[in-house]
Amino acid sequence: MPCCPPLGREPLTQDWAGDLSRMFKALGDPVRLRLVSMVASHAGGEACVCDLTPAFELSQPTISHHLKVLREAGLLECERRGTWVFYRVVPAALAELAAVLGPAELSVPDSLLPARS
Amino acid sequence: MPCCPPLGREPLTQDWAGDLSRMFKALGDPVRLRLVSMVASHAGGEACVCDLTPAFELSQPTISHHLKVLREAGLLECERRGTWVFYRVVPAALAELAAVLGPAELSVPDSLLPARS
DNA sequence: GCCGTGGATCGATGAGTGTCAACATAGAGG
DNA sequence: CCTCTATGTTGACACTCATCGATCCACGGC
Repeated sequence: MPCCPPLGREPLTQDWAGDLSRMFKALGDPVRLRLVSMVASHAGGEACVCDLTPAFELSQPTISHHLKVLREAGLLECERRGTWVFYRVVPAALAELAAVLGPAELSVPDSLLPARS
Repeated sequence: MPCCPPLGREPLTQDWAGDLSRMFKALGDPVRLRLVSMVASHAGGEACVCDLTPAFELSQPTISHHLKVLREAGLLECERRGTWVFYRVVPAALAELAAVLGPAELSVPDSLLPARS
């Protein structure tokens, strides 16, 4: 696994830190964090925008904007099916962040990354 | 473990998300991410500000500001010894974030949270 | 007490961000 | 084609943030 030297093993390089911080910044907003959580915990591992919007007292364009930020950070991916757009989490991205934060001994086994219940 | 329902198990409550997002936001800056990494990987688990500042092409007040943000987010703690101020990571905080991000099956054992080498 | 050094704080400024209303786009169904 | 519904995009505005120079505080040494 050449991708995930855990934080604390050695200082991050500058561009490495840049990539990671873009993902952390995307999670650094309560609305976006709840969006990721709602998508991740939704039945089937995916949720359509119309499932997410009513949970917030925000306009639909604002939710759409937050979803775009998460998408561009690589944390979420979307697929259009008919009229609706379904969002899924990108498990590898979450796992990468978790691996960086977590102690080295607990790095996520690759066998678990793609499989998601 | 009342503190760490992993993201993906159930949607985050609003204030829970607020707390977590404050920590993620603190990591959402390349300078702060590198600061945490440098402190975490420094010999003895702590680093003095004079060890950190020269690694960046930023003024000393700016570094001090970033350290304050990390401190107020609960990710770093500091202690004054003589003339110098030493910073350490708060392992429980990093572990909490890692546990939230990681798949449920891999949640960090509590036995590892407080103990950090 | 008086400096000198390591850090923190203050005030200002330019860049970035969250939010909305208004508009644009994409399928579905007539 | 036309219209309706579900989403994305744009432009604008207020608010936050990263950064700096100047200043202030805490220690240690004289």
